[in-house]
Amino acid sequence: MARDIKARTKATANSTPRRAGRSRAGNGGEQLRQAELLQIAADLFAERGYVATTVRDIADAAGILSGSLYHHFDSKESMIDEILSTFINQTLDTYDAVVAEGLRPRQTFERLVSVSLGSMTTARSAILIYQNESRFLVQEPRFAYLGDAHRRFERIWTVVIEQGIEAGEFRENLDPKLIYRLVRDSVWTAPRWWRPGGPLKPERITEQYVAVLVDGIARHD
Amino acid sequence: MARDIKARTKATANSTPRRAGRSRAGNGGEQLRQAELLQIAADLFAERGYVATTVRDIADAAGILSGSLYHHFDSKESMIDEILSTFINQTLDTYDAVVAEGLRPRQTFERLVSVSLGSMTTARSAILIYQNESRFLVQEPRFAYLGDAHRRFERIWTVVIEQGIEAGEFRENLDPKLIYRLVRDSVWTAPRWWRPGGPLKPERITEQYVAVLVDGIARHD
DNA sequence: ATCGGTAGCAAGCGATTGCTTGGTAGCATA
DNA sequence: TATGCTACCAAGCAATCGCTTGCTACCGAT
Repeated sequence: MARDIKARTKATANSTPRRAGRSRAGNGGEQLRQAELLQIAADLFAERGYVATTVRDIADAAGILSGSLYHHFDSKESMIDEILSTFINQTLDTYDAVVAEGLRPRQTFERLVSVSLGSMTTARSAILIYQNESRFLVQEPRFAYLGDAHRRFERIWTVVIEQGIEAGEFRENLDPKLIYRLVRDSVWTAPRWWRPGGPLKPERITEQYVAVLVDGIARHD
Repeated sequence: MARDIKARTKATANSTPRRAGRSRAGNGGEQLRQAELLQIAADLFAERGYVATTVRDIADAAGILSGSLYHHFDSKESMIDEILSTFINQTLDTYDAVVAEGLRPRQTFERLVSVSLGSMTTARSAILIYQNESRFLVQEPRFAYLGDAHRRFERIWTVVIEQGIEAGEFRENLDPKLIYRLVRDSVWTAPRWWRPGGPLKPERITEQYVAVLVDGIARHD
């Protein structure tokens, strides 16, 4: 599962062999427990930062001893690897699906903003970890795939912006890469201050953000 | 110097006493060396993250032993404290000066974007540290002043946006706080990908960002 | 010539880190 | 009932962390 994320971005001659995928029966329980532990780890990584979170913190939150974590994972590093891989895969799939809808650039742009902000509810911790840690992790060979994903995201957005300019929907004097960065930074930083359960719904944020961003890049005649 | 930053935000009943301010002559050298070491520390904190940077890293970069750092600073924590205090003070001063120019809301808004992006060249490391670490630090009593600064920044921006709406320059259906967050996140995240010395100048970024953001919130008749 | 204070070195301490090792209760299958 | 595997515990190890201690060249002022 995490494997194909990196197969997909195809850069990873990953050194560390992944824990042998269980072929016998009864492995559903293991995968479930692993997912539970990953969720616990992700929440802590997001809240305190990856380096500041100790394996003892994670084990405490899970109600086990720190050594027991190593029955499920090779290392602390492999935990954040799994978290980031899964998130990137999901997001790329979602983006591909939006583009595949074949809408006009302006509507595609709106949909991209919408699904990005919408993912806050389902993957808030993963987004925060990706935003906070990937800059440091990408320097290590194991996490080179983060750089590939970064380039893929950029490509998807800039293509839509360029198509919008060509179609006459967006202004001509825009630098697609700069505009992408503006949009990305504003949209993907939102989980820093947004919290689930509050009165402010992602739909409301989407409405306001789309209003400003689309109007900001749209052509006015 | 760092003291009045916190006096200004007035929240800090700071426990740790600051190193006794030298009253004799010849203290210019000390302040100079201290500033040098802070710059070195800031660059490392920005590049690797605060927790991941060790005092040995800083000392190595400065060409001294780690223990020698403690002749200049009480702790590693007091180093980032000094860095963040100075940055916040500078930024608040700059913002106050912009507001004091008494321009119309739209122009004031443009100026705020401009000076924020312009500070990338002079305080890039400090901005990165503030963006990356303040969320974690603000939970500790010593760094409560980060929360005060946060609220001051928000207030300055939202007042300008509200005045723009009242003056009829900005659209009425905007949520000032949400729009502030959009602008802040896009503007202050720029140092993550912008690097000094390249062909891309802050003026170019300002031009594109102002074009999108101002046009995005401006009223169109 | 003496003296006080600065800025550094050399060594290491206690605490914490990620992780390893050896063992075991409990359950499913045969 | 015997076997094999899972999911954990108990204990601890080597490395690294921020920081402390005792000391000494060095320099400007007396």
